[in-house]
Amino acid sequence: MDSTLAMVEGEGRQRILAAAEKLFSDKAFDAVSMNAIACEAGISKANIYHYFPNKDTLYLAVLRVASHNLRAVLNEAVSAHGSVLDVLRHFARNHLQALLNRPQLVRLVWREILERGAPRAQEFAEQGFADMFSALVDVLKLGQSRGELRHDFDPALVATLLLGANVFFFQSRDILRHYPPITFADDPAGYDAGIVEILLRGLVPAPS
Amino acid sequence: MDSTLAMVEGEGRQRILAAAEKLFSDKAFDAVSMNAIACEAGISKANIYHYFPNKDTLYLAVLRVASHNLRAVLNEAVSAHGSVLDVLRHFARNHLQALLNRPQLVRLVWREILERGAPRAQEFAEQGFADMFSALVDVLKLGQSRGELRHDFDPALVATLLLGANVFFFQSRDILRHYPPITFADDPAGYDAGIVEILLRGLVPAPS
DNA sequence: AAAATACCCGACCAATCGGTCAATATCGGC
DNA sequence: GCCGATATTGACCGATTGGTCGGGTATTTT
Repeated sequence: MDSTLAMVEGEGRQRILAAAEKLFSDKAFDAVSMNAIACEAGISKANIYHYFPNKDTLYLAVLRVASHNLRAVLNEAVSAHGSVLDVLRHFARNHLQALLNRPQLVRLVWREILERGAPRAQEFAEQGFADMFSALVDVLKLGQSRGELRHDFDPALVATLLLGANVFFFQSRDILRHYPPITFADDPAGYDAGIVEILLRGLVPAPS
Repeated sequence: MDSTLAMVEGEGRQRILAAAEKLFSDKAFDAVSMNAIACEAGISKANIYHYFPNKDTLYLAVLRVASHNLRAVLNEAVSAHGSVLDVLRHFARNHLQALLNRPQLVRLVWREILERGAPRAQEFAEQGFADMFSALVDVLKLGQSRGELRHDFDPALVATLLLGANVFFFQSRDILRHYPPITFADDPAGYDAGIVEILLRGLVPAPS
């Protein structure tokens, strides 16, 4: 009565959320009609309004769960062990892989970041950022205090550089693939390996 | 009769294009109505259809001129002189500054890149990419052949890293600004200086 | 069984959408 | 003054939009 009922109760709601997430991740807010969502969910449009008072609330709910899920997925990438260098290597690869594994969530949240004038839910996006950033910065600081990394660079700047490299790769992958000199468009692991290697040669103290 | 008349003739058209560019850079395609464009341009909606057959064509025209202008602005950043290291330093700063100087154009073109399923004008975006990339790759290759840079890295990968760093900074600037450990959100020149310095320490051959 | 409650839908609403059209205003060339 | 062409407009169109409403149909609770 409780568990099965709860699942059945939430089924309709979740079907709507799933359909909305799919559509909202492909097209912008105004480009997705409530009719399309209802059709995708296999229910009637009026039924949506039984669960959500209006379109904005539904969109916000989608963004909330998407941000939450994305945050969880990305935070998994942080977990690592061994030397700071290895942690960085693993983080880069796992982070990019997490992005590529959930392209819908990433596009959904990132679109919200880029949209102007309407900070519908920037807080969600910022949360995901905060976790990534603080975790990365901590790792870099640890490397500095351990002497594995140089002391004369800003950890936050390197974190930005690393995150940006992955996000940029995710965003412009389709375009990068069209350029002959680029061989890593379909090899994210190789891309991150190269990126980190280049960074490390600059971060590791010179052998002198 | 030719020059002045041509300007007067094109005035209405350009007013529409300017208004459309402004609105399309803030909100997505479906979120901008022809009425809003007409209102912004100070003319009637029907008058727009005297210059453009439909909304898609107008949007395409806006994207075409925006892409062209952005391409020109960005290409200016490439021009440089002196050592390869100096060229890279100047390029990074000028490129980011160009992005920040024309936020509307950047958002407009970049939104088109991120939108799914509808490659309305990906060609335009790709053109801008191609120029940047080939120029940067050439500079890096030159540095390699001159011995100013290492030979064991992929120039295209470094070019991606550098461009991505700037684009990412441009996109997430508002978010970055909210994090205490980040001091460079309002100092793009300092950001690029730090980025390039980190990269160079990895690219320059070790003193051995 | 009856009442209550959650769920679901076809039909409908006013508003707005992109787009059309006929009519007018403007203007340079004659 | 007249005329053809270009500019410009208000009124209008069918379609679609987000959202409402009344009434159904299960499913529980009592």
